[in-house]
Amino acid sequence: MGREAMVGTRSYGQACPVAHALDMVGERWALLIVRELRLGPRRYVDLQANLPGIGPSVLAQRLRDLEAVGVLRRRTLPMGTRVYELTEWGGELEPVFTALATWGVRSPVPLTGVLTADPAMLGLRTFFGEGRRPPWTATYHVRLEGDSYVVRVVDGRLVELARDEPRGPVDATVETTPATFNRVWTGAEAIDDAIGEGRLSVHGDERAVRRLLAPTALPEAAE
Amino acid sequence: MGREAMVGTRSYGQACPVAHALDMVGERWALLIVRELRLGPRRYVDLQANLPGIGPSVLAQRLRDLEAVGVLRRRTLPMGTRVYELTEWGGELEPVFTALATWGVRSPVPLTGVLTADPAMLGLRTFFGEGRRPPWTATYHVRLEGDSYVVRVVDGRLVELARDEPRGPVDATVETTPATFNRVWTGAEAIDDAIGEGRLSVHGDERAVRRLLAPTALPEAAE
DNA sequence: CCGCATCCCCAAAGATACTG
DNA sequence: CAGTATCTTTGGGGATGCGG
Repeated sequence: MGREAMVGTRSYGQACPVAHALDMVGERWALLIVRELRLGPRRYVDLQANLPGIGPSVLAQRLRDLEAVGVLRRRTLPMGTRVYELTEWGGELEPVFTALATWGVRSPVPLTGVLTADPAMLGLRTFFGEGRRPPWTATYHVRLEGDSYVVRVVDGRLVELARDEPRGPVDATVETTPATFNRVWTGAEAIDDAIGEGRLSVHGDERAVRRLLAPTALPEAAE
Repeated sequence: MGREAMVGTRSYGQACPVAHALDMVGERWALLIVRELRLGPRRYVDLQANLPGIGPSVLAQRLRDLEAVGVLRRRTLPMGTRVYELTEWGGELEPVFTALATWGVRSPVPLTGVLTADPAMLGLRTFFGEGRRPPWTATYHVRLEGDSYVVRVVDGRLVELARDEPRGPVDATVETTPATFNRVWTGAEAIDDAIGEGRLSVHGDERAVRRLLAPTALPEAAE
């Protein structure tokens, strides 16, 4: 009884920009939900599937909270399916993810756990600029176990990376698992080994794929 | 009894840099504790006083966790007082704070709550570069209700901002409250009004203080 | 199916008291 | 001063169910 209008009223109560940001996206799971929307809209079930352990009530609650503060909106597609997508304001969390990922990847303790499709692709978005590459141009279709992505590189710069089906012709199609994809572009595994063992397949311009997945040096571990 | 070695085992279980970073600093209060250490070491009681509502057990737990992952260390000063300070690895969270603060300050919903001393000073560190200023050089002593800070500007660039007592001569000393300090450098209040009403006092080079606290335009609100 | 709401249970956070 | 002990309250994980 006496339910107030604001449900998630567990504010830090500080007039500090950082505290205020954390009031909005600092709750458990909130930033990971936003991360799942960085590459495009997602449905409720897809969010749930890509956030193992979240539980339906918490997911619903966070989606409500994030919608209330204007980070995301819900939209109904023509065919009736409901999706959640970032607002422009939510999209401006990109530098937060870049900073967090750059810090987290340098952690002295190794990353463990499952690697879902989106983080594998997002690594490319975050760290692609680090490597020195020739200025080529190509469009790719990447398929990671059910998730489909379109990647566009123009003059050696990654200008588009979204969860989507290709609308026009692509230069190459890559099909593999999130883990193998990650191991290849980080240099942990040679692309030839992955292809040779049948864990990664390429259709189309294989040279272009080799350029895209050329080993990118991650920031080195701290301590 | 039966206390396990890992207490805070509530990992997201994902091999994603962002999830991994949040495993380390994503728990409630964790980033605000780190924020309190950005300007220098602090004692337990001072952390508690500057993080209203945290409660002693949660604070102790977070300090243990953050020490375990290498973000901070505890140190005992010659006179026997214990302080917590960031490790180098913890100091590298600076870009995360910059990104979070830049996003949070643009929030459509206004910042409310108490403003403690550190966030007031940290705003200067985060946003000082935004304004166009002449290249002057000066050392300041800022005192905000019990907290003492040293600020050094060289050629118009803020090269030092720490919670400390001045060790040598300073060009100017400023004494005020966190709120007034913030209102002046953000341009929400004219420095003359603050001085005139006795809420801000300057000793030494007042021209230098006017340069330091010249209104800095914050990133404008979104939506 | 999809998008949740409900329920149960445990773990974490808040509040207060107290101790080495 | 620097926490621990204890108690209460809230939030999160997991299963099930139900309306659209």
